[in-house]
Amino acid sequence: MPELPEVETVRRGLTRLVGNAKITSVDVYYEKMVSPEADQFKKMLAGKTIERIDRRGKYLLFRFNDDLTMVSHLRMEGKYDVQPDGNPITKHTHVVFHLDDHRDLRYTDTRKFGRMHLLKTGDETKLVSGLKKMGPEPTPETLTVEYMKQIFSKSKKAIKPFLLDQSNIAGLGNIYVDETLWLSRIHPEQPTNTIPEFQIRQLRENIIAEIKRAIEGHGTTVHSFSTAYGEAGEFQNHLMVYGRKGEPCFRCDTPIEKTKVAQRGTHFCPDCQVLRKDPGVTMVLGLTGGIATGKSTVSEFFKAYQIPVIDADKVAREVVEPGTKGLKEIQTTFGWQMIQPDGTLDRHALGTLVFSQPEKLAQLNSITGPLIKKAVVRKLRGYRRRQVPLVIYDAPTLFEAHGAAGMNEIMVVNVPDQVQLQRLMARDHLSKKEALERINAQMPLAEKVKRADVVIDNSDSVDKTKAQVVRWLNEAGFGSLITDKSN
DNA sequence: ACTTCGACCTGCGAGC
DNA sequence: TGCTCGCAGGTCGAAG
Repeated sequence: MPELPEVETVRRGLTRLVGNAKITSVDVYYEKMVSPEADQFKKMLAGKTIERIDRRGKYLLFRFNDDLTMVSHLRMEGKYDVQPDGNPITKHTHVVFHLDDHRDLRYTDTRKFGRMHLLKTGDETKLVSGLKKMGPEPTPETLTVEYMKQIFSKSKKAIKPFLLDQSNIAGLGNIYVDETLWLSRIHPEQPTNTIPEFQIRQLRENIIAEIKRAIEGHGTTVHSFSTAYGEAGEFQNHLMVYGRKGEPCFRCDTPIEKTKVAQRGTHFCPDCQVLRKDPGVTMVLGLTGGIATGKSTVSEFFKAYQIPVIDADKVAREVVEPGTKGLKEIQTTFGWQMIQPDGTLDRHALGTLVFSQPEKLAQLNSITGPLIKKAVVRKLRGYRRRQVPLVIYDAPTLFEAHGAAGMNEIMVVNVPDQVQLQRLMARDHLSKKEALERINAQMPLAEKVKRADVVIDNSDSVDKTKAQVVRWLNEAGFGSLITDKSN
């Protein structure tokens, strides 16, 4: 069954159930499973007390008295459970530890892949090959940015098998690799040494956070099975790509694809996770929010730090300026009435026309949409060429306009519903009814928050909002761009 | 020293 | 129904 969060769940459950239990005798039904050979294994364990249970990567370490450690790996399907002695042995029970309180600790494993090694405490890191070269645990203290940068720069292989290799990082398996790559928008076949620093940082944050969340959710339960040590995992309910082939991506709605990478089933979003020849160093942060949530306030903070901001509304105006292809198409489609005497677009006339007719609005969007996209891509290409580290794409309808897939990360500016309503009424001098109409015309703010990587809470003071932006800049590795260090 | 690929096992569901 | 095939949360060792 397990990756790190599941093994940790087992460790905690077993600690509760059999911590301090004493073993009277051991039965081994599948001898290949244990080392040293079965008779010796049984003899060594008889009379021993389980003093504690540790974990390293996906290995369980049972610590007994007299400096004895049993290293146990569950591989694909190994499970421990505790039951009263005398219960009939099932087909797939391979090792039974009889306890002195009339209970059994049983190990079952349909595929017989699991292994148990008994050795002197301390020898496990010298004698068990998997433990010998185990990489750091995915925690903030042990998995450092410096370490990641260093190992990433040295490997040309695809990132997916690289992350599955326990000697690089401990504990990740097929599920959490797919999940964290999706969270970080990295294609599973992207060569590891081509991944830019900002993505290494994102990946690190996502790995650490995802593993932590999964442990808190008691791990992921794939095949339906419930554990005898208390809880069945519930983290499968939080999976973003694993097992979701054909279902819409939670960020951009594109169907999730399933392929094979390094002989393992691999799930990813073809639009969010694009294989890049030269990924470049530029990170694009999508900035969005709801009407009157204060997105422009946040946008101004970035501008104040000289961080380039591409304003989607401004681009939308540029593509219909006099002399543009966009304006010409609007004239052809909607008539000369849409053009004012001075040659500029009559926004009021166009607005009135499309406001009441959804099909006209769709027609307008099909003209301007591609032009905006092209203009944004052109601007981004310029920043990429100049190796600008961070660019903000400020777009009120980022999700609605299907712009999410092109972003490296998405920041949503959020306020409580009531605050949004009050601010909109005050700002635009609207009645409650009018304000609600405008709010309800957009994708619900809660839905945007759900799709966000970072949420900025703008319900308090400007200073508090700014502090959140500054914190994000620091955590994302852009601390050097902050010019007013006093904050 | 690198990466790739079969082997280790059993059960289950899809497709014929 | 019965058969074959492919697939499953992992790792190791042989072969290229």
